[in-house]
Amino acid sequence: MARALSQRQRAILEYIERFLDENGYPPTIREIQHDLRISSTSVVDYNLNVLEQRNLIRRNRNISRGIELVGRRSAERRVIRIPVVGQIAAGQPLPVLEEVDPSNVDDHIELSADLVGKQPDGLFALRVKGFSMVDALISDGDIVVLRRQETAENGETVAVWLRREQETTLKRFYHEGDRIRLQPANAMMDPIYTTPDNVEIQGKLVTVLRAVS
Amino acid sequence: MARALSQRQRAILEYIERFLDENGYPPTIREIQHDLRISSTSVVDYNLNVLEQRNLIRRNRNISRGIELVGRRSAERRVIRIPVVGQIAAGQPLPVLEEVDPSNVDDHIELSADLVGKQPDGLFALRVKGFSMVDALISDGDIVVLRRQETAENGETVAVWLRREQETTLKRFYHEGDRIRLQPANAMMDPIYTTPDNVEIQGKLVTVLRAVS
DNA sequence: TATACGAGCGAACAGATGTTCGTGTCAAGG
DNA sequence: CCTTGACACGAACATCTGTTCGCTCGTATA
Repeated sequence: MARALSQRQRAILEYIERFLDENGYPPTIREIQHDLRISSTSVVDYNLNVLEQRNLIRRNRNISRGIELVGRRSAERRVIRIPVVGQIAAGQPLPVLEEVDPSNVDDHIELSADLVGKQPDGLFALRVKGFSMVDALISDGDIVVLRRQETAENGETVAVWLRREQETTLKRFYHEGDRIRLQPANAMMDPIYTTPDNVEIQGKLVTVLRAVS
Repeated sequence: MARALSQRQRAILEYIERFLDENGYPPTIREIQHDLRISSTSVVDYNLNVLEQRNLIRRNRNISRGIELVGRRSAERRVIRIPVVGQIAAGQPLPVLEEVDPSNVDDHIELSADLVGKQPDGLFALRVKGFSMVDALISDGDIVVLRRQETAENGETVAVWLRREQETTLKRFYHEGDRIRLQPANAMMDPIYTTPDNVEIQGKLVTVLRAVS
């Protein structure tokens, strides 16, 4: 088992990798045969079996193009793709998610999973307009990643729509008796106190991103 | 073109994504048909054509499993993997990159390429300790991505080591005559003026990341 | 020399799969 | 009421594709 791969086996393996990168789907036995100038499909089959025994690929019998490269997908899995569905500014509410066709959003960002918590569900991103959130250490041009939710635990940073003020803001949320305290992330700033009927929670802050020009 | 996808089209798209993740190769029309309880392969074919016109997938005619998810592979390629080599704090210089064995760094972050500029070379990341950089809208626990460089253009945000003060800071850099102005990103803060021999540029700020607990 | 075995050949076979086409349904609009 | 277009059906068809099998060749090995 310690034997090295034959030149042909190496060539086949490299061919599969390249094919997969270029096409997004695996090659057929005949494509391998043709492009590598192998005289018979059975030779390809023979060598694919060798590669499978070496645990370099996995074959799915009786399935066309049923070749998987072992160990390839797992690394790519931990990258989350998040749609950028609009912008967030002090004087305007968040875009209504349901009105955004996720398949028509062509603006995306990608992050490793550990930056966005456990589940990648319900995540969306917004571009920050203006400087109304510097107290949350968030500036114009930043991208914020939020998870859609309508309630908040004490201490969570949430995007809230203040009904009376007609304003969106990002603050730490504290329910204190019959009032709500919205605490800026910047400790040097003073909190806002308001009533529950005035706040409409739009989502929880998950990640802040700033790409410096 | 502004029309939303039908429920069935969305289901097919999601199915293809899931299938691809689980199997490493795309599904056949009949697999889609069967698992989604669609009565005819031609219905699948019809909807796949719609998805292709929307530029969500690419189909390769007369090829089994010839379905590609547009933007999936190419997007994954542009994901940059950046090593987190240490931490940055006001009172300590940056770790010397050459002393860090890159193969021993098991802490990494992943970002889409457009967040870090054109080339992925010379990039490294640091965890921010302390609150000495709130004036740059950077707080304790943030991760900063830097590109190693020893000089700076006017206006670039750089990590500098101030020799006399024995201190690391992140500021916008301006060379003004025979002195240097280090301008906090937060417009409400005052700049620092110092002399060129006191500043040691360690890298240029590329991205700031904040994962909110 | 006889035997074993890895490796390769070529052809035929059987499924697996994409394509096509006539037909049907339904809602919107004239 | 008729037309149109989006969407769906189901069956027949034509390839595409994996599998199998008998055979050859060269190099060890007994």
